[in-house]
Amino acid sequence: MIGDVAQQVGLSLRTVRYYEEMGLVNPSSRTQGGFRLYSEDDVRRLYILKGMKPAGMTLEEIRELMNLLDRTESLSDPSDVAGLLAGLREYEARTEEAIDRLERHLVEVRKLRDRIRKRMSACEAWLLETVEQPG
Amino acid sequence: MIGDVAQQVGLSLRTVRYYEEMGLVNPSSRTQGGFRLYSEDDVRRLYILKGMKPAGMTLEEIRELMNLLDRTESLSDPSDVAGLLAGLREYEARTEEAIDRLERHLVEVRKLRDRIRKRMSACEAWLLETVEQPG
DNA sequence: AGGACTGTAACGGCGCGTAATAGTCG
DNA sequence: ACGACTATTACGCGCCGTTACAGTCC
Repeated sequence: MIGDVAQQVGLSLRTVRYYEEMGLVNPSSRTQGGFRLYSEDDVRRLYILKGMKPAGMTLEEIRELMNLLDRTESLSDPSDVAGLLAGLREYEARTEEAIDRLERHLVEVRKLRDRIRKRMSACEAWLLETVEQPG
Repeated sequence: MIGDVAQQVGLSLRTVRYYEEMGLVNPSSRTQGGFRLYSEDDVRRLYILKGMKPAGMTLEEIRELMNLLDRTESLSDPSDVAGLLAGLREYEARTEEAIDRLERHLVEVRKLRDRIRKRMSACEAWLLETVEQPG
């Protein structure tokens, strides 16, 4: 059932259905009436997907990366594997960039928090000063 | 000139104009022909704006927060200041949530990077094994 | 049988990217 | 007068949120 799965993974129903529409995760079966049924593997896929989003990739890119990772499960032709490695290297680089971005963002948001706090302190000081003492 | 400013701050022309459209930053003057001219303060505002985005706020919220911060510059009425403080407290909380989110995202993306690396290692090992030894 | 859940289809919206066309600057 | 820059207008897009209406489950 999509509701249980969505809640467990932490995605909205709409999002889970949209990911399916984009070819990212298909429920491995359906009830007679058409309700989506998800296997353990499907749920794992959703978790992995959710973990990829913060890397700032489009769903297209996520789909490609998932494909690459899937293809590493059953290796057969050496020339295929070479291309596969090239693809993975590309995404490794993108992922490292994402890490750098996130770290920079953390710095920015911490600065913002400090700025807000300083303003709050200033306001509180002003209140005390104004209420206790003659203007 | 918008081009210089955008480049310096690290935003696209479109973005700077859009922020203006949303009431976030107005160029303090224009040339006779209509070209936007930015003062030092305008540029500072753009930097602050850019630093607020990673907190995941909408431009509406950013506008409100900027307004609150602006109003702390000239305090006069104690009852206003109380409301101001309440607003700031709200945004401080949101900002802390953003910090937590970013930290969780960092964990996820690092996991992803490690997953990719492991797959790459597995592929490389398979290549060596397959090329050097009989299948 | 009824209430909670699910299905599909469709529109809406933020934060810009991306032309297209025309005007401005040094 | 020329090339680089800018202004305005408008359409498009990714990633869903949000109805709306009907069907399904137990």
